Amino acid sequence: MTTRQRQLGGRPRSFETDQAVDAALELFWLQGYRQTSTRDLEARLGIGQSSIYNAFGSKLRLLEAALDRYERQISDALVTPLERSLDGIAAIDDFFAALAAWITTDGRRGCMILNLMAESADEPEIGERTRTYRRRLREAFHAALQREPGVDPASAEVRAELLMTAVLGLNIAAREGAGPDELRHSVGAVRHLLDDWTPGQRRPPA
Amino acid sequence: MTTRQRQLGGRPRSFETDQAVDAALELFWLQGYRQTSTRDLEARLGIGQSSIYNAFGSKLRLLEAALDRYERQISDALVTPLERSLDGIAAIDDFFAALAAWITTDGRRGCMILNLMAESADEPEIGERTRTYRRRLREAFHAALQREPGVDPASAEVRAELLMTAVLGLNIAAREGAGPDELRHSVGAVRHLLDDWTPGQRRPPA
DNA sequence: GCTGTAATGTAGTGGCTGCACCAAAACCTT
DNA sequence: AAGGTTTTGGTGCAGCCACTACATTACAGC
Repeated sequence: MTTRQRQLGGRPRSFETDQAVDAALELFWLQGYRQTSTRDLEARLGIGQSSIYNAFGSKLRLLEAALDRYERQISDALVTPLERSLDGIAAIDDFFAALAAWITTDGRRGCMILNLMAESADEPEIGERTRTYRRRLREAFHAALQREPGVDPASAEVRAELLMTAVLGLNIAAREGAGPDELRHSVGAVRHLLDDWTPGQRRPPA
Repeated sequence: MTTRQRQLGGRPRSFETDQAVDAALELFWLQGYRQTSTRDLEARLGIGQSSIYNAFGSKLRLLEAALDRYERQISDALVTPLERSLDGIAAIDDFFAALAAWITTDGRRGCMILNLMAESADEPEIGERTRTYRRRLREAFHAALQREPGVDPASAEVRAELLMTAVLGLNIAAREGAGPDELRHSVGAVRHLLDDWTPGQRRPPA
């Protein structure tokens, strides 16, 4: 129902749908959803507006298509590794290391989902997705903390909440008011925190 | 140059300037700067647009006037007490307690300055103010941590950075995607963190 | 009451927004 | 070649935006 690959008649598409979605994703990610006009999209995708509306229906539906792609990307790069890992705090540490890279690449634009949360939770479709993503991430933190031997379950919940808050803060810092160096510093501060939670040793080499 | 109280001729103002700024502050705080149109202001302040533009010059200048008032308020309520306190971590704890109240009152609208940081750092005037505010708050955390006996100076800097990140995260959580209860939970998670940093005792009674 | 001055209400500016309409174009099948 | 189907480009719409031009109004000083 979503991607109809070949039709049996009619004028062929002059563009690759996936490439167009990727380009839209780039714009939405960089500028935000509201700040990106249909004219911006027209220019960046190299497609007339009528083609965009014919292919996607509305600006919001195009955003949803972009979000589908984005969620798969960030899932593969960040969340799923955290969920699937057998480690505890070490997995969280890896997550933040990867997050730092994710957040700072290509002119620091933060995480698109969290950006959308901060920008436009008014669209119910979008708000639902951001809420789901947040819940998933917090539970991944929680599970990882419980995997760590010597961490008592009561504090695991509070600490997961703290980590989730830190992720939100890092994202804001990434988007505005912080250069890449300053941002790496902030991420380092969060990772430093994890040392205090590692029951046995302190400060793995680097 | 800013507030000319009495003029020696001409039609008198039909409104109290300070009240108008307060009303504008309320709108900007609640809805954000961009989302608040000059028509919204007209309706809320009970003043025609020509009066608004005559009195303030532009929407941005009105925001700056509102920011002046807001900065004084939040300074008195949150930042200055933290700066002036003789305590260390206890002062930080007090700060977050006050922040929780500040952030959740009247339909949880976060901190206006941090909202502006997340929303529109494009206006250079505004970006400068948010950056200044961030710097001030981080240094207040840093100073408080150094006041705490038994906290080594090297970690004080990293921890101040972490606290600043947490404040940003709490603010986002306050604005979107979290109810007041959930938010209090998040603030509690941050305050819980402070216990780990208190060298001597753990868990003050409540 | 006249004059100067400043605030007001009304109306309108150009520009941007998301989106719709429609005829022409480019393909398929028959 | 004809008919059917879908995409495309061009044009335009109604609505909102921040902001302004201007004539009118309400005051103070003389």
